[in-house]
Amino acid sequence: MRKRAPEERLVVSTSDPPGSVAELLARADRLAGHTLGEVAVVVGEQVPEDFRRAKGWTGRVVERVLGAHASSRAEPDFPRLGIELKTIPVDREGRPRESTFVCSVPLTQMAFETWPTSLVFKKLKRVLFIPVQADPDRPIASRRLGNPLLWSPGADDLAILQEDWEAFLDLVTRGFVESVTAHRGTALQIRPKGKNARARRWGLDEEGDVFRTPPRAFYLRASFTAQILRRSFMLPSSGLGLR
Amino acid sequence: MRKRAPEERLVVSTSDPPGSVAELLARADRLAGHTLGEVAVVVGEQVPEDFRRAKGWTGRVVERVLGAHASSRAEPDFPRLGIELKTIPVDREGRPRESTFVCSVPLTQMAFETWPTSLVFKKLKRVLFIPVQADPDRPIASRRLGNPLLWSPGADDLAILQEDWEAFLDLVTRGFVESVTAHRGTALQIRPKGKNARARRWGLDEEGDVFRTPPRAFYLRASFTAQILRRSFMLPSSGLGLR
DNA sequence: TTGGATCCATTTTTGGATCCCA
DNA sequence: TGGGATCCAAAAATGGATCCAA
Repeated sequence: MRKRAPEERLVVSTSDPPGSVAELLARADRLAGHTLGEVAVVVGEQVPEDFRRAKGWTGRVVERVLGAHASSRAEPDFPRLGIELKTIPVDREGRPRESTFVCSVPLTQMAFETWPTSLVFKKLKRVLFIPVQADPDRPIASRRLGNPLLWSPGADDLAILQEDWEAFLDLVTRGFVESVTAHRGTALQIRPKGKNARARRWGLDEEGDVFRTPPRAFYLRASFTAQILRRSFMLPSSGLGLR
Repeated sequence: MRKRAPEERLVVSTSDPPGSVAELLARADRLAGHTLGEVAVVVGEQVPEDFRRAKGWTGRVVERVLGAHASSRAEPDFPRLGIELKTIPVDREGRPRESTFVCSVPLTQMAFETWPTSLVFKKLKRVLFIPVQADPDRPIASRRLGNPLLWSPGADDLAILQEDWEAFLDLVTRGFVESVTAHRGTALQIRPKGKNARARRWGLDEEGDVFRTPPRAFYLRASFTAQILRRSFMLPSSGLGLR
C-alpha cells in the first residue's frame, strides 16, 4: 500500500473550483495515498466513528477538498468541466463494496426524457471516481484514498446503460414502477431511496393517473463499477494506489 | 372594544387537535378578546417588534394555540374537520388590510384539475377566519383577536370563485401565465410569490413546452373578504368583537 | 451478496403572511 | 391603494452514500 511520508503534507487550497480538468486531476492525484483523517483536518471536519449516522460523509469531505461547489444542484459537481465526482468504497482487493448512486428516478417526468436528455446519461458522461479503502475493520480516519480515475463510458458500456435505461423508461411510463425490483438491469438498477419505507412520492399508474409510491433512484451495480476499475487499473503503470 | 379582564386568563391545552368542529369553535371563542402577547406566552414565542422579518408569525402562533397540526401539508389545517384556518388583519373599522393567501398556482399541473378537484376549492370550502387588529401604530403584543367566523362560500360566492378560477385555468394551460397580472379576477387574483423577483419555477408556454417563470399564488382580494366579514358580522347579536 | 431500508447535510418548496413604492 | 416584492419557519426533496437481514 502506498503510504505518504509525513513530509508529504496534504496542502490544498480549498473553496475555489478547479479551472481545468488538468487542475482537477492534479488535485485528485495529490490526494491519493492520504487518509480520510488528513482530509478531515484540511476541511475542518470531525471524523465520525462509523458511517451509520454519517453515510455521505466521505463524499462531502472529498467534494470540499477538491473545490466542488458543495451541492450545485441539477448539474455535475464541476459544472464548468462537466465532471461528476464519485467516491467509491473498495475492499482489500480493490473491488467496490457498494453500488453507486446516480440520481433519483423522475417518476412522473421520465416520459418526457430520452436517453441523451436523461439525467442518468448527463451524470455518467464523465465521472471522476476516487477509490477509498473501506474494509470494515479499518478505522475511518486511517482509510486511504486511491488513484483517481476519470472515466467516460465506452461504446460497449453506453449500449448496456442505454438498454437498461430504456427498459426502465418503458416500465415506469407504462405504470409498472411498483413491479420494478433491484433485480432488473445489467449495469443500472432501480432501488428504493427515501427517508424510510413509509416515504411516498407521486408516480403514474397504468391508467396514467398519479398515485403515491416509494421514491426510487438509479444505481450502478457494484459488478459494473468493478469492471470499470479492473479495466482501467490493469493498464500498464497504473493501479488503484492502495495496498 | 372588548377587553378581557385580567382574571379571564388565557388557559388552553395546546398541541392536541380539536376533536370536533364544536370544540374548535369553543377554543376560538375563548381566544377572542385576548392579545397576541397573551397568545405568544401560551405558545412560548417571543413577540416580534414588527412583521418586516416575521410576516407569518400571527398565523403560526394562532395555529399552534388552536392545536392545528402545524403545517399538515396539502391538506386543510384541521384535516379531520376539513377546516382551513386564516388569520385576517383588520383596521379599526374591521376591514381587511390585506388580501388572503390561498395556495400556490400549480403551473404545470393545473391542466389536470377541474374546479371541484382544485386546491383552491378544497381550501375555501370551509374556512375559519380569525380577525386580528392590525392598525400599524398599535404594538403587536397588544393587538387583540376578534370573534372567529366559520365561513363556507354561498352559491353566489361559489359562482364568482369558479368563474375566476376557470378563467385562470384557461390562461395558464394555454401558456399565457406571464400575461396574467393581479388586475384579473373578481374575488380571486394571481400574484407573484417567491423568495424574490429572481425566483423561478417551471411553467408551460404556448407550445406546451416547459420554461422558467416566477412562482405565483392565488389570493382572495381584500374587497372579497371585506364583504364576507361585513355580511356575517352585521347579523343581529354578532360582531367582530373588536372595538 | 445484495436488495431493500436507512441516515445526514443542504437546498428547495410550501404555507404562514405583510411590506412598500409608484 | 393595491400590485408586485419580499420574509421566515418548517417540511420536503435532493445529493452524498452506507447499513443490514435474509
